[in-house]
Amino acid sequence: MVSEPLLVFPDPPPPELVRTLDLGGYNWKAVSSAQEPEGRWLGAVVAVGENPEDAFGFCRALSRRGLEIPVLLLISGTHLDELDMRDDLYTDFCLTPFHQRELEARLGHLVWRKGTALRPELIEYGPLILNVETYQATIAGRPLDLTYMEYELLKFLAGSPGKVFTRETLLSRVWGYDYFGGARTVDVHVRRLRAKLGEEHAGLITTVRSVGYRFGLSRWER
Amino acid sequence: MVSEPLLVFPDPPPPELVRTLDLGGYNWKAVSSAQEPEGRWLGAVVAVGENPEDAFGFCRALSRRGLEIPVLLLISGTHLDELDMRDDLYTDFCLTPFHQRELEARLGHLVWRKGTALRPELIEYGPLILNVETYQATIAGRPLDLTYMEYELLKFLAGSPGKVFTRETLLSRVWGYDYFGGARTVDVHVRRLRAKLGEEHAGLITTVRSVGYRFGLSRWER
DNA sequence: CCGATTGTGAAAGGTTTGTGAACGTCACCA
DNA sequence: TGGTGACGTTCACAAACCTTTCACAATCGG
Repeated sequence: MVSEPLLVFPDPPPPELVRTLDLGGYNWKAVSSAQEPEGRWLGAVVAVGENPEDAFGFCRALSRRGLEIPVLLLISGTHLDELDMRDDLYTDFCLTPFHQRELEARLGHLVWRKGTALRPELIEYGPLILNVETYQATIAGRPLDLTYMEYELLKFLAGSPGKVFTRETLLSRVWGYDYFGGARTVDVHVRRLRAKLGEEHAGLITTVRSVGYRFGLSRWER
Repeated sequence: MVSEPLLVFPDPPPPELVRTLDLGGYNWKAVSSAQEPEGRWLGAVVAVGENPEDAFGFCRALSRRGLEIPVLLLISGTHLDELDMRDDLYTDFCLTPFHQRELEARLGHLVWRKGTALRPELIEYGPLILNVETYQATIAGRPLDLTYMEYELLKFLAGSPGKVFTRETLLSRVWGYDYFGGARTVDVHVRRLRAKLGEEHAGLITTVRSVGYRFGLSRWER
């Protein structure tokens, strides 16, 4: 697994933690103080030992650095009360002794959470980026000013790169299943899309004669 | 405890869950389908039983409603594998049989998470500052005199810069899920907001034709 | 080269949004 | 009790903007 490393506290970590991390293929590094952690981290796994203050001090130091690293706490049931009023210091916790499968699931969820928290819903293809939440589109970094139908059509096409859609399919899927109107409407919208994409990228939408239109993957044919 | 209720699935819930919820003083309501849950919820506790699909179907239905309710899953170790690839359906999980103290801690953390995630006390965006605590707003240092609805609308919009909201969404999230009234109401409030923001900053709220309104990130990237 | 298919420009027609004003409700006050 | 002002909602109209359609030109395949 090639990715940012996990921060682990303390150093050395509990052996069963090491085992799960290695089996899970995680890239990790153990530290004994919050001083060193410069750079990017996928998350932190903090084992709460006999002296809970050590671990929470570490968490506090982490959060003071403003790096917004998600923290998974390993804590025994007898120390559970220590969590009270410390919600801001951890993201998730796992009771020890833990089942390997549980820790794996929590680690996976931690990483997933971080990944989606900052990332909007995007449709990307080559130079094209569609942000579904903000209704914004860019081509090669340049913002596209699309109308509603243009955006919807492009979104639908770009959602299935390489697939050819007939005009009838497009009318029923983009305009609505009960749409009543001529098929040439699609042509006109495709034309305007190509115009807005610019000469350089107009080829992103290709005409498949006697069938319909296709987005992307144009290099296979010709 | 006077607060928004917890949503619990299924109905009836496992007895040990009922016990913990009642002991914790939570206000809760069990349901057997995701149809009914209109309104505001503190979070959801979903017990995964013999048929995991029931529970996950419930979660899926919840998330489709777009209410952003945090979900705590109760799941046995033998069903842990079911969590794979379903990160988007839950916020946290707790292995069963659970220690009451653990469930309490996770519930508390769930609620805390929601509280801080959705309620930063200051909302800042460019020249705009909203102080959620004191109901005050300033634009470029100049104080804004907003009415209640204006403030709520601006707060909601500015809370998710760049995201487009339909009039229906705004009506249900700002005015209330059970609001019954015309969508043009939103237009008028937006107009007055823009007027109060001043000509220079009126563009902070942009119209997305045929969709709704968006705050910020108008002519930007992404 | 012919017929079918697609691209193009412009104009008609419809939809969506901005705007000003009026109305109803409510709290406050004399 | 009635007056007053603030606020939220609704309405009608105008303006701005899109979509659709059409006629015609260009292109493709055979």
